[in-house]
Amino acid sequence: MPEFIEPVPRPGAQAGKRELTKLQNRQTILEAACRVFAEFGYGATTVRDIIRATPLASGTFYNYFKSKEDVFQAIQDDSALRIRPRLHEERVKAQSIEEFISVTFRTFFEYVASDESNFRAIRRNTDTLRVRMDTPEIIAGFQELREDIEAAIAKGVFPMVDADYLMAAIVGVAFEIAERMLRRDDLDTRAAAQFATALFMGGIGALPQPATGQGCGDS
Amino acid sequence: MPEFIEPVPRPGAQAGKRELTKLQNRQTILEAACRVFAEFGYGATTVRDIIRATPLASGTFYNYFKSKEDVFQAIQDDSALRIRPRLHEERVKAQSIEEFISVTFRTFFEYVASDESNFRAIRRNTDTLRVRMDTPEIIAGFQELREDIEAAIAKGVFPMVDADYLMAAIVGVAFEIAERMLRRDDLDTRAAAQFATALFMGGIGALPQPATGQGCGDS
Amino acid sequence: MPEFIEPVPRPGAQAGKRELTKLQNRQTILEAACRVFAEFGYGATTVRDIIRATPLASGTFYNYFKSKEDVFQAIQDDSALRIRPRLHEERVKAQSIEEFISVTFRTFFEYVASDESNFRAIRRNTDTLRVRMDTPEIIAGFQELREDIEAAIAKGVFPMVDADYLMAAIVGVAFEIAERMLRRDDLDTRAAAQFATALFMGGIGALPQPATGQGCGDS
Amino acid sequence: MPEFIEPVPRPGAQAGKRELTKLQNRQTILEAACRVFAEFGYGATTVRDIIRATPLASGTFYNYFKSKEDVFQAIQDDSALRIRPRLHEERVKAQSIEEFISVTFRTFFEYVASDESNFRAIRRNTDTLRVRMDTPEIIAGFQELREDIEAAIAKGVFPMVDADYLMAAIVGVAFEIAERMLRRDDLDTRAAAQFATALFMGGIGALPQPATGQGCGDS
DNA sequence: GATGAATGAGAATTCATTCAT
DNA sequence: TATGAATGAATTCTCATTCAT
Repeated sequence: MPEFIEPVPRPGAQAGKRELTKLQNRQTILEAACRVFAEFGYGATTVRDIIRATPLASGTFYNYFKSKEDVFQAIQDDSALRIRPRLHEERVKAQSIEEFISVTFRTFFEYVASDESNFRAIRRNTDTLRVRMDTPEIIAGFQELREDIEAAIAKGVFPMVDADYLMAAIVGVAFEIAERMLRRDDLDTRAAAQFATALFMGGIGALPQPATGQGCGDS
Repeated sequence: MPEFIEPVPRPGAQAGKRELTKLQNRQTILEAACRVFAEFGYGATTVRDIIRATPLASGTFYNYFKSKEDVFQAIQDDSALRIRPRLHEERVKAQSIEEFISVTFRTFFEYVASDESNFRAIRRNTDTLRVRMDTPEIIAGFQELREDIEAAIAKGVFPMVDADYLMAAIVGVAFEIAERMLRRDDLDTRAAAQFATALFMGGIGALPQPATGQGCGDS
Repeated sequence: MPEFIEPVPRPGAQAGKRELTKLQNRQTILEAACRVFAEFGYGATTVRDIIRATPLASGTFYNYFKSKEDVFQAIQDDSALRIRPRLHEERVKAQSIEEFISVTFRTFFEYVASDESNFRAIRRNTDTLRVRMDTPEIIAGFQELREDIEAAIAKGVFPMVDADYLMAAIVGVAFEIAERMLRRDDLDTRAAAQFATALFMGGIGALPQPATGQGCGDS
Repeated sequence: MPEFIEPVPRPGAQAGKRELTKLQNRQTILEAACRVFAEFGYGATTVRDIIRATPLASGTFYNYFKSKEDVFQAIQDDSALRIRPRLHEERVKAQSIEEFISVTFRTFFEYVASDESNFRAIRRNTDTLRVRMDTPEIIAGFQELREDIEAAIAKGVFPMVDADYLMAAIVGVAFEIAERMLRRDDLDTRAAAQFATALFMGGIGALPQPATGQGCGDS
């Protein structure tokens, strides 16, 4: 279960028992929501479900969040907040296309693996329905990726390419492969990153030889 | 508005008035659902909404579908049913990686463009929520892509690669770029296909020079 | 499955194919209803359920019956119609209290055993709910029993007793013991009749020694 | 209107206003249900009917009961809970068959008279439909009667008889006569008990002379 | 007469949200 | 602030019945 980033109390404020309980309740709700979203999917989840997964009273929920959308967004933002700065930071340091791409995938897949339940809440797979919510934070993350690509083009690290489509391609590959990765028995983030990076560096011809038994047989 | 595939009446059978009305009603509901999903998004849509978008009585809905999931799936399957055979057919004819990849993206983007509202119902982007339902038909489509890749490997057209991840990458890029494509003013399926194909053939280094002003500025 | 008494066609009318089908459909519905009532209980049964248990179309039902109440009553009346004349006939011949009582119970229990599913439709026992519908025919049967008692009093066969209460007692014992009888492994109608008769003839002191293992252990 | 047995709050606990309202609401629903069942009969009653007979909101019903079955059972159990201990207690004290039987009927008929509307809700007679729900409590009551009979046999108070059938006979007579009793103008529980007791003690020959005009003429 | 789809009233139930305690 | 029962609008879904074919 991920630990959510806690809103920083105003500096100077003593974190009294009151504050502590407040933060704990917020945590409790976020974690319960994360579990519930991961289990039922976002669409099927109701506020009631979240409350039920909590020792708290229904009224208490509304002291912290306005709706299920609100909690969901908090989870997402939280998630994006943890991963985005890392991604950005690594990318700006990149001296080559390869570094840029490879660090992007590596960081993303590692995050996904380390925070599986959270990722599942965002991108859920039952047999039939996937939901993915792109909160402002996440959208900002996409935007940032695009800007980083544009900056890299400007720096001459990247050739002139359609940054919008490239961003889309990276995002698509990242999410889709992350999902397949989670279905495999061993959580080999390195292999996943290597695959994606090779694809973006040299296309299909440059892809690594597969380890045997990589698929999971189903769709 | 897409025309849904109609269950074929037995050849020679006179389509009585009853049969006809039945087919029309099914159509009516599917089209209404498509519109409503595209407008409100899948999650926010209720069966009532669909019925309201229809001149029919509420009970009539249940003569044709069990739930909103059911209609959604019918739309999806319908969609997959229209595109899958075409994709497969084109791919098996492919004599090279390039043909395989390029025909896949071209066919897909053309389908998306020709059937925009349907695609939007499947893969909708408000600012916040995407739903994608992988119906058996769609899953079978993914599976088929993977099998086609495996067959191409066996034929020596493709090198030995992780077919599962490659399939995931293609799917991710296809859906994600399709979405960006639909946001642009001009529906340039050729350009989108060219971009995706180039990426898979030679990586970022092989991407075409962008036409100017391709982005739409927002996320 | 009981065979329902068929409405006699007007004398002189040729029972053409039309007539035959009509009667068959009526039969079909009655038998289906009987099965369904016995399975789900009267309250939980819907007209739809009855139709579903039939190869006929829903509209057809309404050519024969107005509602589920109507079918139910037809079953009941049918049932009462088969048992009532027999009961009455035997009772009027009775020369003594014992004959009167014994023939009543014997005939009733034999009818119950021979027509179990029909009886179950009338008097159903899941674990929790019993329904018993007293149609006009059945009520007339109770009335007739009372009148037969009164007649027997008038004839001097019976002492002066509260005929209403006596009728109630006979009915209560008959239905309740019939139910227990049906739960036992062996369908010993003779023993049941003997028990009830003995009770009414001489009270508890006159009851027969029980065969071993008579109870069924549950409630 | 019967007063329902209230779940006992922990001793010493101040019944807060909240607790109180809860109990009152439960009462309100039970009483309304009782009235409605008695008026429409169990089968014809809907949850809506019960709610409508209440000043409460529809959702409130479901805070207390799951369904109409559930309320019905609560009424029944409640009823059984009030009568069962009394019956058992009196029976174990019985020193003779006569005491055993007479106290059983007397207690039962007095309860029925004192709690008429409740009894009517349980065992209703329109002209056509009776429902009787044998809740676990009621079934336990039958079981207890049977056990008491068996104990009496063991003690030598009763002769060796088929306890199962005897129980059934007592139950049948009790319910059926109770019903006739309620239809009469005067509620003579003593007479009803006397009749039933005499029947079980000496059979028809031992029945008391009837008061005149006891019947109510109808079925 | 038989058929079975359409109808729409209405039943059961859930749910987000409020608010007195 | 926490609680959790009350609320009643909204939703899902069923059902008896009709009626065009």
